[in-house]
Order: sequence, then C-alpha cells, then structure tokens
Amino acid sequence: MAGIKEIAKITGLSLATVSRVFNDSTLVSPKTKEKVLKAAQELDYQPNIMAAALRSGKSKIIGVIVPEVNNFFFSGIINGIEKMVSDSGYNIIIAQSHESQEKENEALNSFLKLKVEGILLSISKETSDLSQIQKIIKSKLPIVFFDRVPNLKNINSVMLDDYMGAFMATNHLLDQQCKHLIHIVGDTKVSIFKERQKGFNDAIAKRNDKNLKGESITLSSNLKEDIGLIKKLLKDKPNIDGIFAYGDEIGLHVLNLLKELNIQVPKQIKLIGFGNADFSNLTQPKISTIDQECTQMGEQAASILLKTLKDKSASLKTKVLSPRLVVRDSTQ
Amino acid sequence: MAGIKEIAKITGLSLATVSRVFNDSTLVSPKTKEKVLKAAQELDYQPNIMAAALRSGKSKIIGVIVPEVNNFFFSGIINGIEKMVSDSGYNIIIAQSHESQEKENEALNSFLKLKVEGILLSISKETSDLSQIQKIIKSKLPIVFFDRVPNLKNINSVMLDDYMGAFMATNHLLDQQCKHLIHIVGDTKVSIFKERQKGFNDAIAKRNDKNLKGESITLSSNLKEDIGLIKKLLKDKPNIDGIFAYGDEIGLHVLNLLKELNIQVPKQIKLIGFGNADFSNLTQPKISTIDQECTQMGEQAASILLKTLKDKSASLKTKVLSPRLVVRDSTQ
DNA sequence: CTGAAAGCGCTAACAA
DNA sequence: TTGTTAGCGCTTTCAG
Repeated sequence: MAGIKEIAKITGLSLATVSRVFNDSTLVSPKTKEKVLKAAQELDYQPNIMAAALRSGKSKIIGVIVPEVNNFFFSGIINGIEKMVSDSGYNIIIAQSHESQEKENEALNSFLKLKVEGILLSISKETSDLSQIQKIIKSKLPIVFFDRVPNLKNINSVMLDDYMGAFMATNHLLDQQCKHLIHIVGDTKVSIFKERQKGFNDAIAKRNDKNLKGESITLSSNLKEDIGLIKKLLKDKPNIDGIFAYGDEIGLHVLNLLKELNIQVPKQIKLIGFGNADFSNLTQPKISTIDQECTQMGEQAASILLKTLKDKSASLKTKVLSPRLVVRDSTQ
Repeated sequence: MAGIKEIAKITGLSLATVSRVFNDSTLVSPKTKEKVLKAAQELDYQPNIMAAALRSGKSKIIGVIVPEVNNFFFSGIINGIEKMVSDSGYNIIIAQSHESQEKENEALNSFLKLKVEGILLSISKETSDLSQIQKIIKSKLPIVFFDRVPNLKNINSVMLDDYMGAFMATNHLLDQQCKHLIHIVGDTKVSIFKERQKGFNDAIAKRNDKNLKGESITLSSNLKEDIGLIKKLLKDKPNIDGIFAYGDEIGLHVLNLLKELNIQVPKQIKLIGFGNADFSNLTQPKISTIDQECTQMGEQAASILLKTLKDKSASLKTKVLSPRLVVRDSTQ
C-alpha cells in the first residue's frame, strides 16, 4: 500500500506538503498540487484514515444505531442520513440494537473504541437505563437522537409529531362517519406510543359528541394472543366501525382478521395504520396510514449532527416533523 | 479519554505490560492483570482501535456491502453475519450499494481507506466492471462473496442453489397439476436469475410431457408497464394455470392483479414466489415460496471470512446452500 | 508557499 | 514475567 511517503519521494516534496494537498489546504501552489495528485493516481494511493484519525483526533466516522435495519421506517432514515452525509467526507457505520439494551450498549462501546466523531441514535424499546447515554453526553461527544428519543433535557433530537399523527388518523376516521373507534395501542413504555394514545383520545374528545365512542386495547407481546384479543373484542362489540392501529404491520394482521371474520373493509369497518410501510400499499384493500417522513427525519438528524461537528458550540436543537395522512382504500 | 499511559502511571507498570493485558497475552501474572483491569475500570478506559490498528496493521473491522438493507433477504444475511462475528472481536460495518456500481465502488474505497481486514460483498445488479473487485482480490485482502457472486475463478463464495430453487418451485406447480406455466423472469444479467430460468425450463423438460407448456416473460424495469405486460399475457392465454415469479414482491403484485381480474388463486391459477419475504406470509392467500436460508448464508459467509482471517493461506471455499420449498395457500 | 520534526496511542521486537 | 524503545502513517506546529 502506497503511502504519503512514497509520493513525497517521487515528487521530491516533503511529507508535509503532500499531506496538505490531501487536506485541501490552500497553502499549496497549483503546480505542486497537480504533481502530487498525479503521483497519487499512479500509485493508487489510499489515504490511511486510521493514521489521520490518530494524529488529528478526527476519525471522520459517524456511528448510527437503529433498532432494526429491516424495517421500512428505519431503512428510510438510513437512506436520508446517507444522502445528507455523502458529500461531507464522513463515513457512516450502522449498527442494530435489535431492541436490546445490551446490544445497544455494545454498539455504543464499539463506537467509542472506533472513536467515532458523532452518533445518531434511536433508542431500543428495552432501553431504560440511560447511564451509558448520559456518560456520552457528558463526554461532549456529539449525539443526535431520532424518533425514539430518551426523556432527557438538553439533547439534540428529531422526532415525529406522533401526537399529531394519531390525531390526524383518528380525525380522518371520524370524518368518515365512524362512531365507535378502537385504538390498538403500542407498548406505552415507549413515549411515541403514549403520544399516539393521547392524540387518539384528544381527537375524539374535541368532537364533543356523546355518540362517539373511543376505546383502547393494549396488547400482550405475543402476536397470536393479540390477534385473539382483537378477535374477541370485535365479536363482543359489533358496533365497532373504525380501527386505528399503532402500526401498519399490526394493521395488516387486523385486515386479515377482518377478512377471516367476513367483515368488509372499509364498508363495515374502516382501518387506518401508522408508518406508511411499503406493504401497506400492496394489500387489498390498500391500507390508509400516516406517513412518518423517514427520509426527511434521517436528513434532519444528520444535518444537525454535521452542524454540531462543524461548530461544537452549536446550540442544541429539537426538530419536530409533521406527519402526513395517506388516504387509501381501507378508509373510504 | 484515558489511555494506556495513565493506566501505566497509576499501576506503576510499563506500557507494554498494560498493553499485554488487553491483548490476552498469557505473559502477564494474574496479580498484575487484575491491577490493570481495576485501573482500567476506574478510568473508564476504552482501547483506541485506531492506534492499535495503525500499529498492528489489524483494524479488527469487517466491511459488509449489500445492495439494499431494507430487504428481508439481505437483512437476514446481516443478522447471520452479526451472529457469527459477534464474539470474534471483529466489528462490522455495513454499506449499501443501492444496486449502483458507483456506490459499490465508493463503499469499497472507503473500506480500503478504513483498512478493513476483510470484506463480505453481494454485488449490485448494475455491476459489470469487475476491475475494482479484481484489484482487491489481487491485493490479497480477504473477500467473500455471497448470493450475487461475480463470474470469477478462485474466489470465496456462498450461494443459494438458485437452479434447484426454481426447479423445486416449478416441480411443485407441476405436482399440483398445472399444465401451462409462466415464469416471470428477473433481470438475466444477474446470474442467479439466469439460474432460475434454467431450473424452470429443466423442471418442465424433465417431465417429458407434450401436454405441458412453459413460457417465460421478461419484464421491463418499470413496474407499471410490467404489470400491464402480465395482464395482457393472462388475457391472451386463458389456459395459464401456474405462475412462478422470480421474487415474492413481484409475486404479490401478480396476486393483486389476479384478484383485479377476478381470477381465483389457487383455484384457477397457482402462484409461487421466491425469497420467503416476510409479507408473503401476510397476504391472502398466503404465497407459497422458496426460502433462501438467509441467516445461514450470512453465517457461512462470515465463517469463511473469519477462517481466512485466522489463516490467510486457507484454501478458497465455495459453499452452495440448498433452498427450501415453503408451501402455502397460493398453490394448494 | 514549503520543510523539519514531534507525536497521536498503541504494539512488538528485543532485552532484562 | 516485565520493561525499553522504535515506529505504524499521518497531521501540525514552527521555522524558514
């Protein structure tokens, strides 16, 4: 592997000058620059990030942790991050927590060992002990949280307005003349699901209509049991005419259940999900949903991080993105 | 950030001894080891991989490139890789090519700059110029290809037996009494799709039955047009009673199309996909498919790489995994 | 605009 | 079993 040294030798320049060429330093004459670049080309020179990182304290690496990579939402975010970071000279490395606190901490640790310059993190469902995260914050290593944001003051974060999303979804059902709504609630230990719960309740309350009924059903963590619970609920309460599912996947399961029960969607029951997953557009009927603007979220998070990286004293930023109602066949 | 130096100072030991403790060298007395470990704990010491990498020439990083991370198959592979690598001391970094030769090369380049010790690569659909890859092979940097393997001799690779998968899928349709089969063909520039094509043809040929008909339809790259093409085909040839789609996603589109045309699945037409995507189990009817053993593939690829990393002179390995027929509602 | 030289944090001979 | 020391490839003062 050719290094800066060989280039120096060939061109008859010093290490310093050669180094400067690759660091866009303006303190180099065009002629020398050209000479160096040419030599670099010939030798197929690849700068050694490790060495540069060691010396300069800047690894040019950004670490990203998501719960799961095989997820429409998170991979959309990753794409947004990639897009934003691509021309900045930074490399990104991706790790998955698989919704486990332990794996999340492991990933954070290996980021620290790799001396990443900044971290983008969406915390796992399981994460309750924030000590590791607080340590990182204290160490001044720039970190931006997205979507799943820990309950801490003074952090950089990008979130979806989940309250608003649930509010919009519920409102949409009400606009479609639904009178008896069910909200299938996600794990309320996670703040975003709590927000959606509030949005659902408030949307109904705001109508101030005694004829409207809104109920919530909390699931176990076992899918089969959950489907059983929902099935029972639907049988017990035949007046249900609108369902707001906390996610598209559970929405799809509900859709299948409704078909099994010979309940017509949207005629008898209208169904709306959350997330705008890719498959929600492939079902029959296509499922109405709330789009989470994932690419934008990734871009924003990365953008805040890059700004902080440029100017460490940049103020902390919290960005709240607005969701978007996507009306499809299942509600009209 | 505390370093090895501070630990040496506190414990009164030399740098070398402290270093040895973290490298599992047995040349350290238990007492000193304990002392060092304790000090490390107190100082919250994180070894600096960069420095170690620079000195030892071993970055402890493995680079993984997949076409797309938001894909059931590839994320399954990533999980397999993570599993296999987790206790080896290596870190993995993931990059996406988004099916672009250019991005693939960019990723490869940043891997080289990061001095990864090994590469796991599934080449993009677009990749035709193999010079970059050949350069890497020549440089002796260990690389293992998986699933999408370039047409080169003397490489490490893990593949699915795509021929066999297609053969099994087609055979299954024939076993279900289908007489007029259609194969919706993937981009035959990619070798795996060519293999599936062969498997389809051979399965029919082997029956040696004049009453059997097998046709292939090659798609454009535009989904809407493609659906139109398939629609036309179905109308032109009402005797079609079995469809083998090269992937589950296109299979789902076909399923929706068939519903639109009021053709019953599996009664009138039996449909089988390829890939065992998560959603193929969520449709109605559930789609029969071929499982690609993605986790296993990731494990195998990582395992070959780790072996090569341990023993650079290890012989080149090619592993072919057997696919698995998954029979669901759409074919019975 | 260019060069000399120190040193980032760690590992690996070699010596003791 | 431990210590001494050189140096991985690069950046960055400081001095020309």
